[in-house]
Amino acid sequence: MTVTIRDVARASGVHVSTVSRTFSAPHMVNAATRTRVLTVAEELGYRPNRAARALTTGRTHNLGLIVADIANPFFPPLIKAAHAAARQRDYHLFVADTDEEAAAEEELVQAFSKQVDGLVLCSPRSSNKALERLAQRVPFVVINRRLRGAATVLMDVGSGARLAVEHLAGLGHRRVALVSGPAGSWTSAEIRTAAEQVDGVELVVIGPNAPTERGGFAAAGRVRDSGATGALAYNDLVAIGLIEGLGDLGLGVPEDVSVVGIDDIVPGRLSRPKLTTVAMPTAAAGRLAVDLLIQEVTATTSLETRLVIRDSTAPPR
Amino acid sequence: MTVTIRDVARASGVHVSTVSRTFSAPHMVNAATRTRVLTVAEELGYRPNRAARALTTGRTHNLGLIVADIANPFFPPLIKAAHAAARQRDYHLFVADTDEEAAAEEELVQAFSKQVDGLVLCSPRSSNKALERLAQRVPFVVINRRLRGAATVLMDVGSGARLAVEHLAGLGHRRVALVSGPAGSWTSAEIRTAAEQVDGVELVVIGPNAPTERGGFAAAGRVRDSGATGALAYNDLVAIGLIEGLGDLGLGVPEDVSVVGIDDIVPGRLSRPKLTTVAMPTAAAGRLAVDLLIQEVTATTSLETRLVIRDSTAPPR
DNA sequence: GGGGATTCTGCAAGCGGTTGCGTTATGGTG
DNA sequence: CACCATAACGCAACCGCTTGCAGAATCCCC
Repeated sequence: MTVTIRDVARASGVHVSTVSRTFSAPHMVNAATRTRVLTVAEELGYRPNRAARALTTGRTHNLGLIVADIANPFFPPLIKAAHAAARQRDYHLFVADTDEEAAAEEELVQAFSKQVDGLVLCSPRSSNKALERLAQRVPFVVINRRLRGAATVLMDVGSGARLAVEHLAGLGHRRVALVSGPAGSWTSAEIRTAAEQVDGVELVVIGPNAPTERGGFAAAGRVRDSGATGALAYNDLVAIGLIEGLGDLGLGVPEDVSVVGIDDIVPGRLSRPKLTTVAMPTAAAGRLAVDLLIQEVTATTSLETRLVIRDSTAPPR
Repeated sequence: MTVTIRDVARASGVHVSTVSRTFSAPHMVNAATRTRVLTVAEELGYRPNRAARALTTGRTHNLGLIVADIANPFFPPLIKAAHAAARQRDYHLFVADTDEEAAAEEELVQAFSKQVDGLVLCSPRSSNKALERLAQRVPFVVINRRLRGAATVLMDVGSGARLAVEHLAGLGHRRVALVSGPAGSWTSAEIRTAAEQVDGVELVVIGPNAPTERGGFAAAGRVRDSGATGALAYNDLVAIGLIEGLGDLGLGVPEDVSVVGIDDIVPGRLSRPKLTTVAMPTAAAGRLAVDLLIQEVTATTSLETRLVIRDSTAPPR
């Protein structure tokens, strides 16, 4: 029923090894027989069985991508780009979701290890020790986390945050609120130290906050009380929540307060006012991660972020 | 380096077939030896190689999910749910993106066919003929498309659309605009015929429109000119664009015009006013699709939609 | 025209499991 | 106690493909 290499061999009068070679090492087989085998294979609708190939070669031509939450708007562009890059080189991509749990993460890595040639982990939650142990079972590249020994793709939030604060400063804001993320978040710390480097603005840190719309909403009162005329939020969701919260307090954005987010997720582009934000190169990161994986190079890369100015920022009154 | 079934067999003093059976047919092996094999396997860190297993059994324990655009906010919840359902039964999930192209779709189905036990196709673009041909290579279930012979999961937009128009009617709107989608869209037709069945409101069809924010934005003028006080949009993106377009024309939502969307994507929950919309059971559809696939039942299911009333609808002036 | 190098192809042993069949040990029955 | 059913396990073939090795054919050069 399913056509195998043997069928092709029989039909074209050569040994299976020759058929095998016309697919995996074409230069080793005579041009004439090669085309003959190829046409026969085509007629029969033959496609090499990847599982069988994997068994002998040890390479599956599959990659795995593990993210914390597929439904979080931050990830889909990354997944999409990773998929495209993989397809381009004839790899298939497993996608998995850990639901933000470190245990699920380790379990998934284990489960995938025999079935993929490599894994890309986005902002993994597991401990360094666990990751280093896992790295011995299967090669992987990490996105948005520093891990010695593993290939790494970083998005430079710091420089983006600085750009954002400079943008606010340039508009004339002298006091800006930093609506930070969860305590202990690496990103949050990164943003803060970068923001503090900007001259001419006084930074008021407000937080920690949940990295959600709700978190931003709840922080609105403290932002108002801080007397800041501009705010940089931990991410776009927080920014959107903040804008709504400020609205409830009678404060308009950007007339009364300027708000800038981080990430550049779709909802930020669609909300009103359209969100000024620091665009994270998620697509580039996804693409690069699978490229690194396939080429088996272990480098650590830092991707530029950039500021996208839209409607949520303006000069202070 | 990698521990195989033979290593376990040697270390526990039994034949490989016994080891094999303790994993794939535990009841066939004596309890004592079973536990011995199991502990040895545990110690050695043995995990059955799925590729090898697939080779003999023909079952890969992998599933594939093919969507038009991973980055379209409509899909991620579906993907996430499908992944969770698959994981629960110890299946792995390939996720693929066709970039809205039928050709890519067929190519992907071909490429996956040997590597998965089944495929779920979301709103496939390919022709019926093509799909029926592909169905012979690999079992699949289709979401949001009628296809005889294949297992099908439908989301009942029609009833949702009716609910939406009834909601508007209930608020007192007597003239509602139907901001439709692309010409020839099955969904669009479905929505229209359902909406027309509601008594007491006059329906003004405006379209076809691109199924995007831009499409909705562009339709704003015609909605105003129609004299409608309420509008049902083809989807949430169109609704959001429409709201923005109306705003530019000096019309407030919901004060001047009530707008309801369809899909219930995240950006609709985050935009202002929060969008009243017909929630599509995307997660349920994803979950159900993989369940059908795994259980190999070919049924056609229609999932309920429901109306989520938020802030973009109100009584007319 | 003979010898060595090259090219091309066949042979067969795996890769890591599964599974039908056969063998042995065990238990139950009349 | 002889007999047979049953349970537990071993044996070996096989799934579809790759690959090191060796043989045959062809080619080149002096």
